[in-house]
Amino acid sequence: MNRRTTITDVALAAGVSVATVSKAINGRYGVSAETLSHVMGVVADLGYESSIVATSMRRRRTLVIGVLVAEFEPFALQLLRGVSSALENTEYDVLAYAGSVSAGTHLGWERRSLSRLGGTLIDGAILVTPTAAPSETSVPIVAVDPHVGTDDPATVSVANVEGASAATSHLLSLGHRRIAHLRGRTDLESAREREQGYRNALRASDIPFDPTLVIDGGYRAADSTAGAHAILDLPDPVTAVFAANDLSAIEMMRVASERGLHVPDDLSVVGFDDIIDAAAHVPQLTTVRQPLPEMGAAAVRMLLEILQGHEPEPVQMATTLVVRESTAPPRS
Amino acid sequence: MNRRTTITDVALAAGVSVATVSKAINGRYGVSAETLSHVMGVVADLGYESSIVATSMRRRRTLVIGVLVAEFEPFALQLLRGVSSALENTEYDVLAYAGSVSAGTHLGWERRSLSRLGGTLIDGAILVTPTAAPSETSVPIVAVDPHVGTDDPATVSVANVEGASAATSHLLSLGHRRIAHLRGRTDLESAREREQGYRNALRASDIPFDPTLVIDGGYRAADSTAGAHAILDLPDPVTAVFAANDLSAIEMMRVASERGLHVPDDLSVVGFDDIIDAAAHVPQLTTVRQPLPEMGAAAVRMLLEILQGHEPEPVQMATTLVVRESTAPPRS
DNA sequence: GTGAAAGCGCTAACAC
DNA sequence: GTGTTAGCGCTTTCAC
Repeated sequence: MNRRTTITDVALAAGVSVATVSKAINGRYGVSAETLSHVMGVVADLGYESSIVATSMRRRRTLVIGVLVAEFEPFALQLLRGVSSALENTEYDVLAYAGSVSAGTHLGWERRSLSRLGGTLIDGAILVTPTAAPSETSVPIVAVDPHVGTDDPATVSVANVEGASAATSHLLSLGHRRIAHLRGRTDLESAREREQGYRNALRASDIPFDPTLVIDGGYRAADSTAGAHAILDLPDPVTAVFAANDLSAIEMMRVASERGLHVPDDLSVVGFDDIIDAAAHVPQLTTVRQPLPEMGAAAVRMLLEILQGHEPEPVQMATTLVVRESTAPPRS
Repeated sequence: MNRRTTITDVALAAGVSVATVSKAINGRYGVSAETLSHVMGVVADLGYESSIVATSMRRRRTLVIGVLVAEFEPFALQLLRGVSSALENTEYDVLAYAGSVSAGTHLGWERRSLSRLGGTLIDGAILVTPTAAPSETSVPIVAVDPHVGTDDPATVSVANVEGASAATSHLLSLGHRRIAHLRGRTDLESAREREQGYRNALRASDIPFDPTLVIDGGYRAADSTAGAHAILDLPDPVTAVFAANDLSAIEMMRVASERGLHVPDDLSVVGFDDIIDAAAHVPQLTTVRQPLPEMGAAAVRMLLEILQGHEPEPVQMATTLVVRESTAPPRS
């Protein structure tokens, strides 16, 4: 718990000026071979590493990429895996920041985090499911699963409409006719598109759309509890639910089971994302897979492109329906 | 991509000095109510947020806790979930840093990361499976799954000997007699203890310990490939493997399957950790559960204690054997 | 109640 | 080839 070793300590110990130490460390010209090796020896002895904070205040580049999230939930974590491995063998380090932990409100967390880290600590940021498209950012950003109404090309997303349609069609093909939709965070483009896919599939099967069957879940487990109950309280019961993501699908199953219903016999449930928890759940969740690690890697590539001055091209990836154990034909 | 809004911008726009803005923002005395509200209005208008970097250079506290990892693998990620949720409703933000991504070597990553972030960016750090016990740190640290030979009380670990013994006993009770051990990172206390547990269980069953059956895996999937092959190349084949963690257990199963072996019929495999991937694997992995999120939460509590000046008490948590599909009686 | 000035650790001009 | 100096954005004495 001592004070950290600073460049001044090194300079003092080496008997040279702070500037010389800096030059030596950063391989700048104007240091004799002798001085260089001497200074580097002292650096090694003292175990000195430059402070990211001080360095980034003076320098332009910090060689750190920030992944900004509202919270460390499974979706963000899977993405982080991809980001991290894509950054291997590059000169960049990764720093993941959950800035709204103590903020009380989740709204606008990305603006806050960006202001606090951007321009100084990080060279660029990957925003995971941002609540809004930040304008006037101080560093290049790439958004994964972006906010509605984005015209920013620096986005990574999936074919949500098609995926949701496939999920709903799967339920229809099993024979379900009354299918509820536990909707996602309506500020995200993905939630709207998934609802659209749900509607498209119903229309293709000539089933009239019933707005009372669409109930808000909000993507988070805690926010989905009420919606899950509401679905089960429907006067004319549904036999299946398409949840907008896996976290709410899992919560849907939890609530159903709590109320004595058996999945999939009494109720079929389909999710979206294929977070790792989906396959680990009992019963295993039928869901629509997003290639999360690949999306993280794509976001990294895009960010590095932008950092090199190139114009980004939006990336949209395909989804795959993964049929597991949470869906079956309706009972009756 | 504009320059970030600084305190100077705010001061200029508000027509006051930088010092006054700082006082207003931080609620210091010596600002008239009128000036205060005026300044705060400008702050809101400009969307100003103080730079974490600049603030932490001057201030003691940054209200940010760092989770330092070598890489974002499942073990660290699960832990991060616990850390993050434990920090909710506190005044702290979480920042996870993978500092060795570009470092070339994994050795000593914690010293480097600590030097770069400590003393400035973060108030305290949680080190996940550190390769060495850093001395002379600039901030309080808590180690999860610590290095061998630590006498530092600020550690969170599990009962590895008992867990490994339970895993091995499980295989023995199924009737296995030749059981290999795919060993973990020997620089970590956990790997040594797990080998000890394996030996204890064998001894309890009067099975002589055969050193050729202990083969290094190193905890990472990529590092376990060779060891997995070596186990299957054993002249006198084993019927079961106790892998030191889930990642190497999963790699063991992959290699076995690649070589035409069926798990669990031809080979039983037990892991350790119960990362979420274990339950998602086909076949589902029998493993020893560590309560990862709880361990993350415990590390947070310990760190906050130390930050408040209290002496830490080492925490050791219990493990649970989770029997799934990757283990069965030997074929013969 | 407010502002000027110093300084956190570091890098980049510029002087010597 | 090396040292001096200024300044990044911010907080904090200390004058006024």
